[in-house]
Amino acid sequence: MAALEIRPEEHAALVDGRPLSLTMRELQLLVTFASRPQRIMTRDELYTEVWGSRPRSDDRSVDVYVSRLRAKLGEALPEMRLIHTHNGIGYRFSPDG
Amino acid sequence: MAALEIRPEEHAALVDGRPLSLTMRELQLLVTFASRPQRIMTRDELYTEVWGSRPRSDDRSVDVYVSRLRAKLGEALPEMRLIHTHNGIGYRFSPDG
DNA sequence: TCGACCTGTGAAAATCCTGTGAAAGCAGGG
DNA sequence: CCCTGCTTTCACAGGATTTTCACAGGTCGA
Repeated sequence: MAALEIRPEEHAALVDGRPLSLTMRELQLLVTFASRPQRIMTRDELYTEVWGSRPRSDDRSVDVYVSRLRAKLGEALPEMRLIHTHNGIGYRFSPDG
Repeated sequence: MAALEIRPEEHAALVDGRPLSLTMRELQLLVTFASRPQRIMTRDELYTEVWGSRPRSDDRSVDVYVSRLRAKLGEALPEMRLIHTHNGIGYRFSPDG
């Protein structure tokens, strides 16, 4: 069974020892998610951690990058649903699918 | 299937037993890459290993030599993408393509 | 001395990443 | 069902980063 391994200090997220090709933002977002598994995180929290500032009230960047990250994770790990949406609140990262 | 073989102690990189004609820098770079397969390496790391000193902050030597190395590898092994770019970070050597 | 080659640099060209607006899709309440 | 609000995805323009080229200086052997 393929596993996802995240190594922030190596700027890498690996599947079967092979790094995914993520952009900086995508990786930062994934690292942030992975640092708080199973925790429901608001867009505000995610934005603040990844972008390092407060988001505009109508900012949708987090959603867009969640979508991009899902696309790449979904390609490398088709069977797993790693990022769950919590309607009206935010997102949750679930390492075991 | 053609294979790439690297013999640092013989100062050689072989494809099907035939040595590539690489310059010193190109070979050092390839050897450095090959010593850490699948690992994303920053320009700093690569420069430090190959040149033996810290790079100027705006130094692009690594990029230039990656380009030269790719050209020679690409000629000898057309079907393989051995060196991958990780935007904003550095490069990664993937022995199996 | 000459020619062939290697090196590092600057800069132009090519490529990729980012954030945004907007359209399309989905969920839940009534 | 049908609304409404929220989420997902797309396309694009601007910016940032990477790739490639040409060149000047250096080295080495013929």
